[in-house]
Amino acid sequence: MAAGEAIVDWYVTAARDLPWRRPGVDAWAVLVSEVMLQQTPVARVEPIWREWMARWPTPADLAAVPPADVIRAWGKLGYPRRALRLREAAVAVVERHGGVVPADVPALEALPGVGTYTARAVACFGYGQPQPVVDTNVRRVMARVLHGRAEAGNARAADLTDVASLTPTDTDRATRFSVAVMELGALVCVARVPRCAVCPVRDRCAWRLAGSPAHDGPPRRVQKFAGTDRQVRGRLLDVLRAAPEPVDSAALEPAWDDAVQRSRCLDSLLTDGLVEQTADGLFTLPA
DNA sequence: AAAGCGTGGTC
DNA sequence: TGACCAAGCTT
Repeated sequence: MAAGEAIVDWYVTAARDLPWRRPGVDAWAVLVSEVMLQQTPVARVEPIWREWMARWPTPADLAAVPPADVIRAWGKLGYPRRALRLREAAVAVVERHGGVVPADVPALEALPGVGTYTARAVACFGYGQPQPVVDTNVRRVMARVLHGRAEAGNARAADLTDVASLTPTDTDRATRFSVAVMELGALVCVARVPRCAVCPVRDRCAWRLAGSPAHDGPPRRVQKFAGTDRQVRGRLLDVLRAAPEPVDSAALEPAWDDAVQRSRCLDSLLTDGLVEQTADGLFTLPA
């Protein structure tokens, strides 16, 4: 049996029961889950996704509310620009697609905050299309199984042909393969300590057959967080999320000591549309 | 095309 | 303890 087939079979018994994978979940719900899952772990997404689905079950529901509501409901998932873009995507779905999430990849990619990965994930998971779906998990699986390397490099165009080479020919199994290979990367072929003993393709993994060599390329550098503008922006937004009314700049001072950095970050939040200044100069989440 | 963008859990 | 990591996108 080909590797791709083995991965699909493995998924049948090993898959997590995630709420956005249940039958009857529509493409809108899938889109929301995918955007939330961009760089944020499943465990933190789950409760927020449930709240969003109860509150805004259709794109029109989300499109109708002010950004402030959306930013607050995003909570501390991180990268709050995603919340803004998701709302903008909902507006675009209403305006351009009659309120129905489009099913074709180019139309999906044209939505704010939807890139190569998310567009195909929605087409595949939301609409059952046999689309190649490549995320960080899949790239890692490909690096090991196909290329014998311990770690994946950056995303590249050839990723799609890599996945295609493993994909089952049967349409239905091809569709399921896309979730399955992601799940394999998330549960078994993980970054730090892969669980090769339970891997369905352990006997034909190029990396393992090569003796599991350590990563040799340049170390991928991890982003700093403490002291960066990202942390300061997060602090400022924290204050504004909690404030029932617009606040003056003095109310933002406790968020960060360095006035220069604080001011720079407030400006960038204004530029991003995550913060708004009222006519009398107070700061608030955008209405 | 490299850098910026949040947050919290893990080892 | 702090580096590393988590279903990327945008500019």
